[in-house]
Amino acid sequence: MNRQAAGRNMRITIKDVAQMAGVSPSTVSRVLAKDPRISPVTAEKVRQAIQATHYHPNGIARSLVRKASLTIGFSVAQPADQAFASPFVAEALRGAATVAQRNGYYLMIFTAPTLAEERHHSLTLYREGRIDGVILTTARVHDTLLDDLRKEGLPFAVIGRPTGRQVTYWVNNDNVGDAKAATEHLLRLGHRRIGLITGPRQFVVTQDRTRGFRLAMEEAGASPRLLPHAAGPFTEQGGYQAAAEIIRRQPDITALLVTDDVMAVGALRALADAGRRVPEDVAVMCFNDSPLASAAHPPLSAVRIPMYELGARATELLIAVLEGHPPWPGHILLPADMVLRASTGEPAGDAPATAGTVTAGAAGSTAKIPEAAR
Amino acid sequence: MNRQAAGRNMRITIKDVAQMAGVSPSTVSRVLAKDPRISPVTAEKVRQAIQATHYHPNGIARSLVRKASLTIGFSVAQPADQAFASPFVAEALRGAATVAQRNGYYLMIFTAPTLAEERHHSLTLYREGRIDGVILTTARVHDTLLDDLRKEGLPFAVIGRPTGRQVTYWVNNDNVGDAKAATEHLLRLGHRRIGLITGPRQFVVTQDRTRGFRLAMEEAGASPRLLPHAAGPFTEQGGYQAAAEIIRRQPDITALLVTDDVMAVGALRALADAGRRVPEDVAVMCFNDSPLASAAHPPLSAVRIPMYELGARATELLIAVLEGHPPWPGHILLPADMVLRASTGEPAGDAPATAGTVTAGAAGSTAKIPEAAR
DNA sequence: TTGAAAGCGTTACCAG
DNA sequence: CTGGTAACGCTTTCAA
Repeated sequence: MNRQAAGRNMRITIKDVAQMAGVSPSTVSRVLAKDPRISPVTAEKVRQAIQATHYHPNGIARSLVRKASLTIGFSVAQPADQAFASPFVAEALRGAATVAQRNGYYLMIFTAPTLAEERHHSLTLYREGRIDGVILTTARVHDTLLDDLRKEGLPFAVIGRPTGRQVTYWVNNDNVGDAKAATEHLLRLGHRRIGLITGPRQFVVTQDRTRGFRLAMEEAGASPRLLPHAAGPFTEQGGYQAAAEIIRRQPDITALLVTDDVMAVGALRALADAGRRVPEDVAVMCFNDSPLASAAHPPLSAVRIPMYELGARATELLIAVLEGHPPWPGHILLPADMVLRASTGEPAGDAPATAGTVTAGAAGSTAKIPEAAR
Repeated sequence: MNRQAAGRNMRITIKDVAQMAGVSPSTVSRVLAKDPRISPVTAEKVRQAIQATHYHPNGIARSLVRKASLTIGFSVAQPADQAFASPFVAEALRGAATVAQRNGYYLMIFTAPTLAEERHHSLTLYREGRIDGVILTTARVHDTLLDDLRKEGLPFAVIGRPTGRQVTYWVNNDNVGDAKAATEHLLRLGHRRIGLITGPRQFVVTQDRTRGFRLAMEEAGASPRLLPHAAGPFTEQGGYQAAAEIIRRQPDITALLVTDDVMAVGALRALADAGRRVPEDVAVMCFNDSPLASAAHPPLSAVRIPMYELGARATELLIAVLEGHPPWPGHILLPADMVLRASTGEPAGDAPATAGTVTAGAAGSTAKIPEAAR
């Protein structure tokens, strides 16, 4: 209650400026809008008055008349207890914030533990006129969310690859190709019995990486029915249990592909607990490459997902849409690098002091994954 | 250009609802506000119309007349290249988002690489009426920012301990006491030659933790002039170099207190490169306890800073201020736990599968740090 | 080149 | 209990 009482004392308005400059509010507005048909001399007078009064146009009033909030929503669709625990979302958010700011947009974030809440918050914010569009950070497989947003006319961009045939703006890395490349690397190292550990199966990213893994394995002659695969939540715990399960079911695996680095840390612990040495007994390769990967023991080889870039590009897409220049094609595939470290028995893929700054091809320790064909 | 063209097609307004219900807009507004002196029958009619039309009040118009945006700004004051790299800010943000949402506030985030930008963005957003208050995530030692915000009447809350005698709303852990306790723990383990590694000295948090370290060391009889201390940026690289420097200057240290876990990972590498075993040759204790600490090798003992909680409580403080209930006292000190792991030669402070879930006192491996006297 | 006036969608005061 | 009306601060016709 009493929310407006918070002492927002009478601020300077366009009228004050107009009065001081001896012109009408319309004129001040035109100067602000850099209307060319304003005489240089009045424009100067107005500018002086603006300076003198420290005038700042009220953005809310502007938004009301322009019917645009200049604000982009950023949905963090993760269980409340681990929302930003994922370095992935935090980095994407940073990219989004940077691009939004650079283009004169504001960024409003909200968390949505469930799909229903994500829908509700997105739509409500939009209906209330508080956001012009929204960035979604998760693509699920049977996802009605996107259709609901479309139905309301809410512009959005997705980080990830939405399924379905509707035109959608999205940015992603080529998860199928990247997982295939990572698996092929393990194959090239001589591994044949490779286990797969993934996050929950309802995410598109899980399916895509699984598919890439299978493609590589089948091309290498593995029987599709025998591929060991365990799934779990995107947590260390989830990785631990998945790895334990695989070791139990297939004690003879010599390599593990883990589609998340947080999970990989858990997998490392499971291997240690099972008395397997990494990389001597079991090689481990993971995805994402947050700082966790290089800090782990042994340091984890990883497919480095350009998380910041994904957030940045998604925001660019959305802004283009909002400004009436819908981009074509509406989606972007970002290339990913592979960083090779000790967990696959290779030389450290890092520059001596900082993790994660080596670019593709440097010192033979990172490898560019070819951008997938469309 | 053409920002408003983004197809926000004529939405339903309060007038449409009023017409459909056969009442005046004022009445609809009153129903929305749950004004008690509205007849049940009209209220019902109005509610029906609202249902039928899927009406959602325009938040921008509301904000304009109420002179309150219901939006809280969240300033991420870190160099652009590492804004959320710090798990610290990401967690605090998560806490802030949760509390804001629960109280009907929106959260607008912005990044500010420099102090000047932080001031500029905060003030501009406020002057434009886009935010009602702001959460600051960094307290610097000679900080004119807070005074500037005060001068403009911008309500704010700080995560960290601002210096200066002005009344300020802030939340922090007791860094002096926590650093003292951590140091005392090392002393208790028998260490006498302990090195200190901190972030940049202009941060209050650096000064406080340094002070706690010195207090403990001096009480233990160490000469204040001989305490080895190296500072660097909050990065792995920074930690590496600081540790290397200390080892060079004081080759005989047996323990290291590092005031940040990202830096501690770098310090671990420096120690490894110097051929020192952890914990046998050098024990390492750090702060924060993000997932990095438990994934490191060896797992790092750490003072666990309640990052989520800090963000949550700061937001609660600010909301109380915004709603006209300025809390007393205006600051909160949150207790911190100590998690003991292998880097100080102790048993793992973690439950077998998940890191960081043990509470104080459990299994003798975590220790409650007594809440400091005011 | 400039001003007056009509909105944008709400809320809130003042009558009745 | 309810309606009319005047704001809130700005932009944008329409006239001049």
